[in-house]
Formats: sequence, C-alpha cells, structure tokens
Amino acid sequence: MTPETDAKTTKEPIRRDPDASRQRILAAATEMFAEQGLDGARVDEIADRSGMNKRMLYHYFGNKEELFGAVLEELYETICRESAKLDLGTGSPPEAMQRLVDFALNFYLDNPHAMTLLNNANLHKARHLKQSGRVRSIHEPFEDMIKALLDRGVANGDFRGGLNAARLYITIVGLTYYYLSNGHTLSLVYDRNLYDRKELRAWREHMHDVIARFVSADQPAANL
Amino acid sequence: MTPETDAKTTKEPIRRDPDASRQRILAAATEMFAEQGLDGARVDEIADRSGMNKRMLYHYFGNKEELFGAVLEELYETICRESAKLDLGTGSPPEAMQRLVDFALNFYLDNPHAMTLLNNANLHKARHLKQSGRVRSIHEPFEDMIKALLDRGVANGDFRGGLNAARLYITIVGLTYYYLSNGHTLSLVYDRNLYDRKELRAWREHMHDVIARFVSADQPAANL
DNA sequence: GGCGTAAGTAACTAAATAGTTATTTCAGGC
DNA sequence: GCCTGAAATAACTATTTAGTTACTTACGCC
Repeated sequence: MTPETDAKTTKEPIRRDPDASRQRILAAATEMFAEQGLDGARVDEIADRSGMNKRMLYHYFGNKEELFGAVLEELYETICRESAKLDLGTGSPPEAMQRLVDFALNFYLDNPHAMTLLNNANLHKARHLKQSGRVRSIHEPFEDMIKALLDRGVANGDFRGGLNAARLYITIVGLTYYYLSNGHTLSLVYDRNLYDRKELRAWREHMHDVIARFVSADQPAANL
Repeated sequence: MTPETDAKTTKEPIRRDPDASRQRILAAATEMFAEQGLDGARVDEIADRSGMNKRMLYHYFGNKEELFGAVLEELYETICRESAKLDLGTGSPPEAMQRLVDFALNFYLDNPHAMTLLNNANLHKARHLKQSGRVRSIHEPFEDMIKALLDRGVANGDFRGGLNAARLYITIVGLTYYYLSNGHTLSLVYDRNLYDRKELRAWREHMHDVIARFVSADQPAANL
C-alpha cells in the first residue's frame, strides 16, 4: 500500500479564513435568495454553493432569516458604493440628469439580483431591514447630490423650481424598476421581449424624455 | 339521551356546490400567495382558510403550482374587468388622462394583493402564465382605449403626436407600482411612512404632473 | 327509486428541511 | 511548544410539507 491510502496522512491541513468564509456564504446566499426568494431558497443549497459546511452558516449568521437580513444590508452597501461613483456636479444639468437616469437603468440591468431581493424584503414588509438603521444614512449623500443638481439646474435656468429630490429619484427608479422587474409578465402582455437590446434602448430614451420634460423649466408662454 | 347524541342523525347533509368550492379555494389561495409568496404559502393553510379539505384543492387544481397559475389568471381577469369600467372617451383628454392615472393608483391601492402576486410571477419568470395565452387578449381592449384617448388628445391639440400607448401605460403603472410595492423599504430609506394619507395624496399629484407634462403638446416657443 | 359519477373526508406517507450535537482541527498568544 | 478559543466537519433529528390512498356521501339522470 502506498502512503496515500491513509486519508489522514494525505489530507493537507484545511486553511482557515473566517472573513473569506463569511463572504463566500454571503455571496452564495445572495444568489440563492435572488433566484428563489427567501422561502424558496434552501439552506443546504446555499451551503453547497458556497462550498462551506452548513454549520458555518449558522455560526456566522445565526439563522436563515438573519442571513437574509445580512444579504439585504450588503445590497444597500453596494447601491451606496456604486452611486458614490456617480458625479452629478459636472456637465450641464440636463446632461447630468441623463447620467442619473442612465445610472439607475444600468445599475438594475447589471444587478438584476437587486430587484428580486428588494421584492422579497417588501413582501415581508421590510422587517429584515428595520433593525439595521443604517439604510437611511447610507442613502443620504446620494440624496444630497441630487438636490445639488436640481439647485444647479434652477440657477442655470434649465430646470424649474420647487422640484423634490426624493420624488424625482423614486420616479426615475420606478420607471426602471417596474420595466425590468415585471418584464416577464409585461413581455407576455405585449407579446414581445422587453429585455432585448432594441426594446431596452427605446425604454432608455423614453425615460430620458419623461424626466427631461418633468424637470425642464416651463417654456415661456407665447404672446403674454 | 337525546337523539342529538348520535352524530349521524343530527348531522344535516353536506350541501355540495362545486363552483362555490372552487371559488373559495381560489380566494383563500390568492390571499395566502399574496401574503407569503408561492413558496411561503402552505397548502394546508390554504385548505384551512377556505374551509375545504386539502384533497379538494388537488381535485380542482392539480397541484400547488397550477393553483398559483389559476390565481394569476384570475388576477388578470380582475384587472381586465376593472379596467373595462373605465371610460376614457368622455371629458377633455387631459381630464381623461388624469382618470387613467387615478385608475391605476386606485386599483393597486385597493388590490395590494395584485403586486405581490405579480412579483412572484416574475420571480419565476412568468412560467405559470406562459401556457395561459389569454393574458394578451385580455389586455387588448384596454390598449385600444388608451390609443383612442391619445388620438383624441392630438386631434384636440392637447397632446403631442407620436406617443406610444404601451409605453405610456407602463410609465403610469411603473410610477404607481414601484411606489406602492417597494413602499416598505422606501419608507425606511426616507424615514417616513409613504403609505399615509398625506404622502399618498402628494404622490398622486406628482403622477398627474409627470404624465401631464409628458403628453402635453409642446408649448409654442416664444418669438419665433 | 336506484345507480353512476362527481364532491367530499380522514388518515397516511415519503421526502425535504431548518436547525443541532458531538467532535475534531487549526491559529495565534504566551 | 502548548493551550485556548474559534473554525470546521459529519451525521443526526424533529418537524413540516406536498401530495396520496382508500373510503364515504350527495346529486342528477333515467
């Protein structure tokens, strides 16, 4: 017999890396919860996909629900990190507004996970996020950036006054989110694939149009 | 002993009513699926809530998935039935457009079930609806009604030309749906209750504003 | 009025599932 | 170098769950 037949002697020591392990579980959980929802996701499969033992999942996160909460928190951090990259202070206000619209659309196109996760959070009335408290503070800088853009546009004469940053943002994301998140049922209703390139490009232009008309300074009425 | 002690003699015959039974199961299932999602809903609880034996659920609908499909089909029928009540042919075009916006908002306010059900349908890429085929034809008359309104508005000089009915409708519902469906997480982000009366009234007005500006005929530019 | 079929019931089952137990193995501080 | 606590494993369990089986009961038709 070769020495290899004895498992104990051949097995090299298992390298430990708590941070990486936690991250791998979180990544696998994000994927699973996004695909199947909170109730549809299986703890055993999350463990399998992460390559970790199921026990570790309980070790790091407590239970399935708390793991879901951790996934949601990480999602908000990602949204925050991505939106921080956006610079709305340069370029003309209308052009910066276009970039804001594109940012929202691109973000949800690149992170389709985000929508199913948020839908699940809302199905459960956001109770997994309520204890976190960080959600609000994470959003604030972004809100401020939009306010500054609106102010700049008004000063410039491009935008009308009295616009509300929060409502504007909800409007932009609403147009993005509903189209992408409900695209499967909408594609059935309208009998065409709303996810194909052409349709997406048309929707992007449509969003630009809706938002531009909404924020633009009122045209001076003729002959008054 | 009174005759009542013998269960057999006291028990009055169980009245049978297949249509009503089917309907009661469907109603209970709609409620459960809306509250908990497809995977979160429990077949036993649907049976309990409907007051029917679980076996009947399989008798009428085959299995849990097909039951969910039936719930979704009924939902589309409800949407169709409700939208048929809407008359967009009377009143001025801008006023009729306001009624269309109000209709969408009121519908989802009155049927919050609809959103969680549709979200679940989309989580599963609408596969429960794909065989149904009826979805598209159900929507058509509504689409035609919006087209007619747009034509009327253009003829009138109230609306600009070249507007697309489907895109307009997706826009209106998008604004409604995202606000209501993601209201729990949004309420956390903005630290106020988006479902309260005042906020809802403000959002309704905001929607009117966005849509009015989107469809309105371009103001004639001054001095040209 | 009786007979076949559809409506309805209760008790069961096999598989799946979240969470545990008991135990071993590594890593870093002293 | 050894000792303690954290990291990791495998096997287990108590429930839950979708779906069934075997049976009974009402209804409509002739």
